[in-house]
Amino acid sequence: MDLLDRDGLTEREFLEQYRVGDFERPSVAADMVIFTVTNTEADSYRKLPEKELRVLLIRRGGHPYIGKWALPGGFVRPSETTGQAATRELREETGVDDVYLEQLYTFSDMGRDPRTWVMSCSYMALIDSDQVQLKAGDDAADATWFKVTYRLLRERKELLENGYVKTYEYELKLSSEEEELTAVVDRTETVKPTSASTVYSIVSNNGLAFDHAKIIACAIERLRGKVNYSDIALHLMPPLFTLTELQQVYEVILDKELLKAAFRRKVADLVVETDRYTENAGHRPSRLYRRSLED
Amino acid sequence: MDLLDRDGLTEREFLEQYRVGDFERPSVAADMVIFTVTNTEADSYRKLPEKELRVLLIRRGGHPYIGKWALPGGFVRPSETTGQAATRELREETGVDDVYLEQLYTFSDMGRDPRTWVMSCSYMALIDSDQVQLKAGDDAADATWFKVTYRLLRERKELLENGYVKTYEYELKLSSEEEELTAVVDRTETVKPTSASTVYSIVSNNGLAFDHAKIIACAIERLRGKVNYSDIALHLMPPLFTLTELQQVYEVILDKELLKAAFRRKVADLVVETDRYTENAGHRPSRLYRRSLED
DNA sequence: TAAATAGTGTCTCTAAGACATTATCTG
DNA sequence: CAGATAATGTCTTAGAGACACTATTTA
Repeated sequence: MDLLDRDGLTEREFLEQYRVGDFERPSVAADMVIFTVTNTEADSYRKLPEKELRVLLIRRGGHPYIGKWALPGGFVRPSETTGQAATRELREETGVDDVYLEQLYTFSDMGRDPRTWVMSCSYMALIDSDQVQLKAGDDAADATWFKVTYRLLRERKELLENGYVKTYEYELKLSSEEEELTAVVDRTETVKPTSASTVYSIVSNNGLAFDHAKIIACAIERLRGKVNYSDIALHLMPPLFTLTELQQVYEVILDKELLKAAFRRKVADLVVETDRYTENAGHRPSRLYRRSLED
Repeated sequence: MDLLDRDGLTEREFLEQYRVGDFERPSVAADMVIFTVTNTEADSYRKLPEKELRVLLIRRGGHPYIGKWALPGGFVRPSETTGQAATRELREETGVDDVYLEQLYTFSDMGRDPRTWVMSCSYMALIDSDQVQLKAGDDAADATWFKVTYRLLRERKELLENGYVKTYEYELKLSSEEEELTAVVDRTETVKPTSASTVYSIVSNNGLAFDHAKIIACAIERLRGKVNYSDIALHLMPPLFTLTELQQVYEVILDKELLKAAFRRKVADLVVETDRYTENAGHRPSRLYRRSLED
């Protein structure tokens, strides 16, 4: 191809003389919402332990937001994609390498980082609970798993001349053994005859750095959505698990109880039964399953 | 709050002395896949016109990819979000202002722009076919609507020791009155015991600039997915439309035929009937509906 | 009246919800 | 045996698929 541009240059010539302009560029960070599921202590030898959905946060050691908790992440380098940056951060933070990783959303509100112009390309990672026990307080003692709850507090609907604005107000609670962080995040859906848009905003926030409450909210909503029509939740499971455990994971993600019979029908194609069983429970043993690698 | 960092600075002092580092930053562009639906000419006075899904492309006037067709877009400025940049580009390109807009994905592969390090935060916009007729060849005669088809060509599955790789090969065809662009895009899903990932890659490409074939593929898949469980397709409709027209729009998006009775049941809650009817068709008139602004 | 589209009725099939029943382990 | 969980059976309900039938307009 030897097409010439209006200066009479070929593409090769153009690229050779090309100089990166002086216009301002943003920094781009990859921030990750790393989920896992852990067991709580069982009440008695007979009862099963309960499951908790957890997210990894890191206490900030420097300004801005010093002392606040932030998602693991860091700036994307020129030689890598945002996904590679996320993978690198994940390995640095947890030592884990081979996980489910999905890009969520790119946040670019002005002022979201008081230092300079920073966009955040956010990712969600799912780590199975076995892998993660090993590498918890890796290097920084300030990396901690927080239990997550995310609940609809209230719902408002305001009518416009043509259309409406619907606001869903969610409470995000993150609790570690020592601290409890709470944020309230609004999801505002504006619907008009031709347009429609959804905006997240932070109503209140105590303890989380930057706009990370928004990012976590976004991740939970994605996770809840996908759980219903994909095998995504299986990435939170160890290699062998019981169907009751899997159901508990679904329940803790969706924050609602499911019926056993219907649940088992629904996940039947996502798992494969093994001939192994749980042992030494104070009750009937349960068959162990693994993730199906078919389809 | 007067927490001090390790240099003994308050947050205010830290921000005052903060200097943007010298590490390299990417340019970030907002690129948009703008969809609309138009009628083809009817064969006879009796037949209904057919619908076509169309995408707006702009012929590049300079290097790189001179003469190739690209998605409308441009660099994000320091005073705006990626979404605002997309809205601005949309207005500049089509004159349209109030549309459905949704962020898709941020592409950051190295070398995706031969000039320099450029990430693309991509958006999908849906414009109703009435609005768009007006402002077609706005300023640039090189902005043209291309008819889109996106079809699965073949499917491969390769087994690994533990897991598998499944590749879906899609053919993307874009045709205007003068040109036909064809690209083949692979969606590769790698599934292993603990991880899973999906990667798009361009297998062949004639006529499209950059990695825009990937972005268009991504947009069509999002659109197809959302059509089934949301009212997203209604943003492609004019204020008044018949249910047959709406069905045609669903069919052209999904590239498959739907059953009338089932379709009408499914969209019943998304639309509101009016007391108006089509006129002067060579057959029974059809009731006109509008989009429901409830729920 | 023929050609075409508009619109509805209804049977079937599948999946999910609800709930009851049986099975099996451990202390 | 009591207490707990495991696993399955089945009735009901909701929605989609399939297809047939009736209705209404214009040249």
